[in-house]
Amino acid sequence: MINDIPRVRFAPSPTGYLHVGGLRTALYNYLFARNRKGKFILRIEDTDRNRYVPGAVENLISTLSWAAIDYDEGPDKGGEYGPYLQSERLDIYKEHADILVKNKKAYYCFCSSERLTSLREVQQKQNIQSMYDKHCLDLSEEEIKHNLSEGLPYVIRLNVEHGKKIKFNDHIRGEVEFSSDVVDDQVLIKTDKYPTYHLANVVDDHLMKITHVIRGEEWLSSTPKHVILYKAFGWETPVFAHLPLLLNADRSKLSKRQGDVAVEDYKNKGYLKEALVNFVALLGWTAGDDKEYYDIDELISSFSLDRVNKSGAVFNIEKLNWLNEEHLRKKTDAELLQMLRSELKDSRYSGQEYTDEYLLKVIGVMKERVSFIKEIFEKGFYFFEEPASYEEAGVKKRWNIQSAEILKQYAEKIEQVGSPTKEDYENTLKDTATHFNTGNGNVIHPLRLAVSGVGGGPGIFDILYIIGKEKTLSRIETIIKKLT
RNA sequence: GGCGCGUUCGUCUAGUGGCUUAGGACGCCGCCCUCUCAAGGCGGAGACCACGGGUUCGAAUCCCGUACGCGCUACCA
Repeated sequence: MINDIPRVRFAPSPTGYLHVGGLRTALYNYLFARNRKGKFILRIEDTDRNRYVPGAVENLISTLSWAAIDYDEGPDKGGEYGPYLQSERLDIYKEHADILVKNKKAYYCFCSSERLTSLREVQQKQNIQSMYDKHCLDLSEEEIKHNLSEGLPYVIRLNVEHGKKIKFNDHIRGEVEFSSDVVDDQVLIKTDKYPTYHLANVVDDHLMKITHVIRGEEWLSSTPKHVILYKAFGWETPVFAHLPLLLNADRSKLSKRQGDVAVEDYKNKGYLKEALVNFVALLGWTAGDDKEYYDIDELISSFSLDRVNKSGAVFNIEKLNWLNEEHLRKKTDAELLQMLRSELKDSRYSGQEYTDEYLLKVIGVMKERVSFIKEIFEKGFYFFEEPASYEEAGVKKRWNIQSAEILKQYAEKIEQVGSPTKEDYENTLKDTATHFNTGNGNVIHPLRLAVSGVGGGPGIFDILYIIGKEKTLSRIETIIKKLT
């Protein structure tokens, strides 16, 4: 096995959307596979029919594809070891459960849910570990046959031999040991003939030749069951690597209640996939140096399971924001243009037409000032519409008794220039200041207020040049009317 | 309750016995740049390395215990 090429899998349950924790698990599997020139498989664990969500698989696949985490085998791609949907592998699980029953490693159980519940209640009252009492283990061959022919509902349970030590080596945590006394006779096949996760994942991982099981820490406690299963089948166990959990700010397991957990949410908010992937990769893994900015190829080449941390990591949105800015700044203007065009459709300016040339100019002056491309429409609204009002603090601080007169003269001078360049706007402004025997600031700030309505933003001459002479003049006229 | 895992600045982390008066990043604060806002540059505050014992000439680093946190404890994954 060790000499085989690594084969890893991401095995989500289709509950409706991809959780960011799931994204990280998928990513680590992907990075590991690509780094080691192995194979990455997507397998859908849809054995819980009560939790079936229509469209969830498609959603999962499209989200993974958005994040550019591609796999070599999967439900929509096929592969040598399919099908990759567990609901299509029922016969395989049944067949394997039968083998276990035959070898006395598993047994039929006809206990009612009522009996199970009361058993659990009694155990809890006595404050002892709640576990199945092996009641049906001693059923005779005849009884089983009889019950089966009667059509009684049944499950198949794993027969756990007590008094043993179950040890396994976790690649991230080292040796972990459990007593088999605390391992329950887990249901392997449910009444509805579907397997439980425990059976299905062991059978599939073996049949699909998975070499490394990289999954969340929430699975660590049930790994002994899986180890027992591998042994019962006489199979070699894969390498286990249990990833630390992603946490809320209060250090509980990352949940919906405390913010966004769906990858889609981040996508919709305008986060770049490069940033989300970069960020999530750093939650629990480090190359050991000071590098924080990674593109996907750098992640692939430096990723190693050996450097995955043991403790949970709080999902800190501030750092994600920073990474988003960093990745945004690495984009070319042509890429930004494409993004801006697509955001334009969803903005309140969707009805307006802009040339590439115009948008490119806006991008040029705004890209250093935004964390998200769509913010160009918010922070730079004055490139798309006239300011409806003027920032109060700005008016108070920058607008004085002389401002209207100054702007009026500036407008008159600009009027004379055929088609002003950036330099024309600047030189004219200096002339105006000189004329009034005042500092440039006394022209610049009222002017900025006039054309943008706000106190901050790109260089004033850039703004004027971009919106053009006509709008510059009309906005000056408007502010004079409104503020005097 | 039982079992398991974890615990270095607010957060993500470096650190694998002496190089550490614990390094970096995000965030925060200040300065510079500057027409403003950003970006950028420079600097600052911020961790008695959960606590208590040991081992050692020497421990954030090794061992034991305690506390706290989290996970699991389903015919859910």
